[in-house]
Amino acid sequence: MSWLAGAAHEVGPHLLGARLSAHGVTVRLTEVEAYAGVGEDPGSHAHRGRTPRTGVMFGRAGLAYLSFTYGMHWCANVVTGPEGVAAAVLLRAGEVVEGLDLARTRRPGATDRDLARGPARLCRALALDGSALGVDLLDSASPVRLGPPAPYDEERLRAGPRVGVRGDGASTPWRFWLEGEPTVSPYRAAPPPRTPGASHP
DNA sequence: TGATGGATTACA
DNA sequence: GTAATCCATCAA
Repeated sequence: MSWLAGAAHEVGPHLLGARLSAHGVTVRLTEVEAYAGVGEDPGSHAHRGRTPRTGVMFGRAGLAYLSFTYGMHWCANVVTGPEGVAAAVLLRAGEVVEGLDLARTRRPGATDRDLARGPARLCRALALDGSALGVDLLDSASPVRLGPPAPYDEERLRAGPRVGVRGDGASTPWRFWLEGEPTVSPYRAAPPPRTPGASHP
């Protein structure tokens, strides 16, 4: 049992501020998104059940789930559910705190704040790809490691709708980030609650 | 705003 | 087999 075990939307906020290290670069996580399991969450890859691709999401808490999307991008997730239950937290953005020079060479042309600002960028800066699929993030021998939870001022915690999720699941505020962090990805930093009756101009 | 890119999955 | 989708990024 590790601190990564639990419902994805509960573990998500605990991941903020924690450090993720891989291949010579370390980032401090500033933005994450939670995804639940079969039938509970239309936005989750595991929503329709276990498939060859999503098998790792059904593994034990603390494993890394790497997803290849849009034909060119990797996205990193942390599995949080018990064996057999799909639950994971997508790592959306972070701040590079170690290995800055190495990260810059992997992201030519990007400014420092953009090095890991976005899920695919984060993977790129850390050189994460399918080879990290299923590794134990808490094992000190792993090529990808997650540090201990880092306390932060809870007043800086923000929650909002997730990116790329439509339908009923869109209203579930399972995207978490730290207010004031410049490295949070640029999509709707603070979506105002839509009041019924308010229409477009 | 639009082009891109390849794997994955649901169907027939 | 074929078609639709997908947790995005970069260039303009």
